[in-house]
Amino acid sequence: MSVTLNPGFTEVRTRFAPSPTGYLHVGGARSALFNLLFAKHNNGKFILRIEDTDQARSTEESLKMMIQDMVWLGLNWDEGVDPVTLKDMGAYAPYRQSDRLAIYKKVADELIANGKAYYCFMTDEELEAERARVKAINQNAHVESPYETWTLDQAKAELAKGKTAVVRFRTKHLRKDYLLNDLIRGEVRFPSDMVGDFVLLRSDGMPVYNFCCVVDDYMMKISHVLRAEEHLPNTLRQLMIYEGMNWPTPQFGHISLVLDDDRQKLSKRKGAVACDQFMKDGYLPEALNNFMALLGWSHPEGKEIFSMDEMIKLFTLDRVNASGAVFDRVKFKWMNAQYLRAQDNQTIWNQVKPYLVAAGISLPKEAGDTAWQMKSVETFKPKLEILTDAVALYQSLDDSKFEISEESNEALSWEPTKAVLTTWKNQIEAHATETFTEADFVAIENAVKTGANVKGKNLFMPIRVAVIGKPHGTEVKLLVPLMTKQSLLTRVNKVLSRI
RNA sequence: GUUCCCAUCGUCUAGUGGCCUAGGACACCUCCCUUUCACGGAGGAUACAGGGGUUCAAAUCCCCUUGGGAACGCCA
Repeated sequence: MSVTLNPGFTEVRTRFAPSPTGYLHVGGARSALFNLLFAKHNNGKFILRIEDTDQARSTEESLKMMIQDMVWLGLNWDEGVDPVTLKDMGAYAPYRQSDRLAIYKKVADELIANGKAYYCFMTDEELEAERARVKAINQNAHVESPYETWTLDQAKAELAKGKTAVVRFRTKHLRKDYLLNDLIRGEVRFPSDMVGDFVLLRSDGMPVYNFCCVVDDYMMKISHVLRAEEHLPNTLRQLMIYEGMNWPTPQFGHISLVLDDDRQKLSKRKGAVACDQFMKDGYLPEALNNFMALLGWSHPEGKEIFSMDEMIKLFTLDRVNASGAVFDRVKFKWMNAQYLRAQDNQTIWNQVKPYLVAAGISLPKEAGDTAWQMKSVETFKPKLEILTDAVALYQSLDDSKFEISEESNEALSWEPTKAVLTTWKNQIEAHATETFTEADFVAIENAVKTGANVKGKNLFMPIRVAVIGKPHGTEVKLLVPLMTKQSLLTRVNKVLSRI
């Protein structure tokens, strides 16, 4: 049940550290979810840190969208950026890396002072040439900087002349294998020469991911780093920095990637991977969380549908598997339908209504009544998988959108159809009230049956066409009570004029 | 190319040496319910990548092969 902490840590603290460069992606959301589940399962804290050191790509707008998506999903964090004010919230502030520049600078200076890092004055051209050289060797070679051998005084003199430099971490003397005991993958051995001298600080003074990540994780006392597998190779660099600073290392767990149908990393280019898009399409956040959890984790009893509380209660890393998982949209839709239909009708109506309004669907005036609303939800519910489905469903009640579909032609061509529809029309016309009950409809249908002397599909298919313009769909008996006499007459007249 | 990671039905997965003639879910097929389409119910087909070991016993442990993926930036 409880989890071990590395020396130097006193409580479980996890973090999600997105860079605000776009919408929240399901891969990221899943990492956030796992971090939250792990933290909460172990009575720990979940932190949201903003990695905005890439100033060219980070925007405040993205930050807001990202936070909005997290809030929508209910992935609530204990520390980080306040979801409303966007101000720092927590004891380890600031939580935006762009506000922590002085901290990184200080650590870098320390690394430089004790020889663990050095200034490198290579120009872009020189770097390019060096990369070409290394590529030609075609071995496990790395870019080598001629400045690695410079003394600090030499470098400082160069700096004094106004030259700019990056700060590189020195790896030459670290030629040994690094062993990582990954929480999910077990022992991972990184060979000694896997990386060359890597950049800590850019020439403009901005820190690079692997560096600020370590500094922040250390200073924010992050005990467990759960992140996507793509970061596995980064871990070696980070381990080197921890070692260089003599800092206690957290435990790492690398979660598998979320894949596209083609088994490649789910990409923003291949559509609908943004949480925001799922929200707009009418997926429920609970369903997304549930579905994401199942991408790599499994319920101990094999359950497929479970609440966030249940996940927190049962989430353990030993049930997280190491292989990549394809994001199956079809199953996701099924799961969403389960969540959607498990709600009460009033809740569903409240969720559906904005979509109807947005789509400009005009409903009969009875739609203002709760009774009508509940009845409509009840009849359409079996076909609702995502909220946007409601548009097409309710559209069948909008007279201005009434059309006779191509597939109706067959039913309209049947010999007795004209008699059926004429009788239907007369019956509707003769109806005493403006609306119908289920029983009214049954009575009318029976009257048509005897009046036109037709039964079976020859009877009900034409009627359905006269009601919704299609031979298939929702049960007419349930549909008619949602419509008005006027509406039904308009429709049958239109259909009749086609025969 | 180099390094690392991964490998059970089409997909998500259960399985941690005997309970596996491999279980569940989505999708698919059949039937039932239904005067349509759905929903719901009952069945069905479909998988341990291959080859070597270890062991009385292997989907489970080891090795090799093959396949897939990721990373190799002054992106994160």
